[in-house]
Amino acid sequence: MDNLQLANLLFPEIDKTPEYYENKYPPRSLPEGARVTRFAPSPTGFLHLGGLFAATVAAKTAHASNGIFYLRIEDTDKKREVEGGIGGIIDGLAYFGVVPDEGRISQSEDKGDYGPYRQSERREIYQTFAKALVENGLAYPCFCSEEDLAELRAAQENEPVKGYHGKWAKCRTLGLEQIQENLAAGKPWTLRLRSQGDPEKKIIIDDFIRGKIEMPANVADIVLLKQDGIPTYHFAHCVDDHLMRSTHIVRGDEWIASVPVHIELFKACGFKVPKYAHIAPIMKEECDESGNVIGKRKLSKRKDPEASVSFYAQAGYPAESVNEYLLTLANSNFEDWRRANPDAPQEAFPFNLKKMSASGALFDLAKLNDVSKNVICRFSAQKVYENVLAWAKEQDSAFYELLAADADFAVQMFAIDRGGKKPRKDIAKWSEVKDYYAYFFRDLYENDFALPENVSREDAAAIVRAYKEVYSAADDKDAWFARIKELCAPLGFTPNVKEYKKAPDAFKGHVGDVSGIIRIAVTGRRNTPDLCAILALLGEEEVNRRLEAFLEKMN
RNA sequence: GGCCCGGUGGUCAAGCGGUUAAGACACCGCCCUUUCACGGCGGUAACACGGGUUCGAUUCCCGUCCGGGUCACCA
Repeated sequence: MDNLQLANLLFPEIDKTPEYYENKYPPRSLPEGARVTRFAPSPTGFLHLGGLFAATVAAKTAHASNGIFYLRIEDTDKKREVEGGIGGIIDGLAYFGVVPDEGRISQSEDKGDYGPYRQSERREIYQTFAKALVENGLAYPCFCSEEDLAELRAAQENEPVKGYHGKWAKCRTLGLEQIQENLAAGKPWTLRLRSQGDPEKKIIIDDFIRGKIEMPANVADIVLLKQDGIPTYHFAHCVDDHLMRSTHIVRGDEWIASVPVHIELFKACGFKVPKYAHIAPIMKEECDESGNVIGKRKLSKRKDPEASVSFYAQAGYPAESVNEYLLTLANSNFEDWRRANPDAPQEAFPFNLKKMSASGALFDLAKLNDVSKNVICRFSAQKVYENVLAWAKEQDSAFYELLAADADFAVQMFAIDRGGKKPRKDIAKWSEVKDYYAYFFRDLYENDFALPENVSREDAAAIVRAYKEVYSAADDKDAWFARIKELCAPLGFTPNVKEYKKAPDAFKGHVGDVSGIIRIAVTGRRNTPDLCAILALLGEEEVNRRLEAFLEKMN
C-alpha cells in the first residue's frame, strides 16, 4: 500500500511538515540542568486542591533549576468542558501565587514562543504529525463504530491483553481501495497508531519519584485522532510536550499505566522521551454513615468541600498557609527548613522532586490549621487587618462594615500580643476572627458567659465588685496587675500562684482565677489576648458599662 | 480479572542490613508565667502478616493480606 497516497487522502489540507514545526519551536536555550515543566489541566471545572498541588510541584521543580514552568490548557474533550473553566484555573493558581512563566495567561491570551497553549487551537499541528505517521506506515484509519468496539470489549472479557490489537484490530489490515471506498461513503473514522509493540517484551520506565518500573510494552493500536479530528490525550501529550520542549512531565499517578503508550508514541514520532515524575494524589478518609473509617480515596471534588480551592478562600485561609501545607506534603523536610528559616520567603526553600512520597497522603485539616497559625502569627497587625477586611468584604458584609468603620481601632486590636519573638498563635483562618474578637465591638458583643467551676457565683460577683472600685483606665500594665493582686487577699484568693499550689485548700484560688473572672466579666471569654491591653482599647466608659452589666446579671 | 504502584504510631513522615526506630500535627500530663497566650519538658502510640537470605532484618527476596491506580474516540 502506498502510505504517501493514504496520507494525502486522509489529510488533503495539511501542507506543512513536522520539520516546519521543529524549526518553529526550536529547543530552548536554557542553562545546563534547567527543567521545563508544565501544568496541563482540562477546563472541566474549577481548580481543585490536587491540581494546585500538581501545579505547585511542577512550578517548584522548574524554578529550583532556573527552568521554565508553563500552563497548557488541555481542552480536547469538548463534552466535558465547562464555561469559564480556563479563567477559573488561571485565577485560582494566581490566588495561590502560582504564576506560570509562559503559557495561557487568560481566556484567550498566550505568553511565550511555544504556543498556542490551548490544544483546541493546535489542530493543524497534531494533524501534521499524524499525517507524517501515516506516511511512515505507523498510523491508519479505523472505521469501527462505537458498537463494534463495545462488541470487541465484550469478546475480550477473559483475554489477558485487552485493547485494539492483533486479530482484534480489524481495520489495521484494510487495503487502500477499501479505505477509499469507506471514505467516499462518508464513513467516519479515527486515526489509530499501528503499534510496533512486542507482546513478549517488557519495558523499563524510570520514574523520577518511584524509580524503575517494569511494564509490558504497549501493543494496542490506540486512537490518535478522534472522529472529529481532535487528538486524544496521549497524542496531544506527545506532540505538545515535545514541541514545547518539556523536560519533566509532572502529573498525577493515574497516568502511570499509560506510560508504555506514551513511550511508544514518542519513539514513533522520532521524539526524545521526556522524564516522568508521577505524583501521588491527596487522599481523604472515607467513612460510612456512622463515622467509621472504611478506607481512603482520592479527594473528590464532588464529595469533599475541601477539595475545591475556593473552600480555602471562603474559610479565609491565607494563600500562604495552603501553600505551606502543600509543601509539607510534598517535601517532608520543608517543616524543618521553615523552623530554621522562619522569615525566609517560601521561594527560598530548596525543593526536591525526588523527595516526593510515592504514596498518597491523607488530607489533614488539623495540620493545615497548625501551619496556618504559624503563618498568620508572623503577619503584622496591619497585614492581618487587610486580610480580614478583604475576606469579610466577600464573606461577611456586616463584619466588613465594622472593620472598615474604624481601621485604627481594628489594627490596634490585632496588634495586641502580636509582633515580638513569641507572637500569639490564635488565628488559623479569617472566618474565626469575628467570633474570637467579637467583644471588641458593641454591636457584636453579648456576654452570655459561663463561670469556671472553681469559682462560685458569689465570689465572682465579689471580685468584679471589688475590681470596679479600684479600676483605673490610666493604669499601665504593671499598675494594673498590682491592683489585681491587691484584690486577692481580702477575697480569700492568693496573689501568689506558687503559694496556692503549695496549699490549695488554704485559698479559694489565685490571681489567675481573679483575673479570669474579670476577663469573663469584660469579654465573656476565658481566653483572650492580654487583658490589660483590651481594657485600654475598650476605654473607661465601656469597661465600666460591662462591669455593671455583669454585676446585674449576677444578682 | 490482567497489569502496575503502595503499606513505619490516629495523621504527615525520617530511616536504605546492626538505631534506645527521628521529627511534626493531634491527644494527655507537668513546668514556666504579672492574667490569656507563647514557650519548655515529658508521656501514650508504629515497622500489615508468613516464609526465606544473613551472624543480624523495618530495611533485601518470595508469598499472603490490605489499600490505590489502570484497562475509553475522558483527561
